[in-house]
Amino acid sequence: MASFYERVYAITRQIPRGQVTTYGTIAALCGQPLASRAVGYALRALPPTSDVPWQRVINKQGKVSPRGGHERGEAALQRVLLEREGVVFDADDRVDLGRFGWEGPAGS
DNA sequence: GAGATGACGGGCT
DNA sequence: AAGCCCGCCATCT
Repeated sequence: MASFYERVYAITRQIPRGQVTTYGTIAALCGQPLASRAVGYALRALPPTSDVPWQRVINKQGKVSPRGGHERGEAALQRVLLEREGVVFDADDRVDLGRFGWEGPAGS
């Protein structure tokens, strides 16, 4: 069995360009619907240069998660990357999950 | 092996 | 509406 990390990355890599998903969704796709926190933990260790589109993973509020001490402006970078893919942020910096939300490979 | 941590989520105050 | 607390899970120290 690949570690939880590997599983999370594998799923994150499947997120279509221009779409986003939530930690809870990824956790569910991993077979652990309650491991949303662990998902964040896995992505946290992922370098911005990774081939994994971590920027497409946001919280259920439709906002980028404010990780502590984001001095490198990674949260801001995430927003830019998404807008660059066509994802739209509203006045509250929120994404319309009903429109850009990805519910998994089966949720075409 | 035990305790603390965190890019979450849902519920209650 | 915003803030606080509790529960869940994998990893780290």
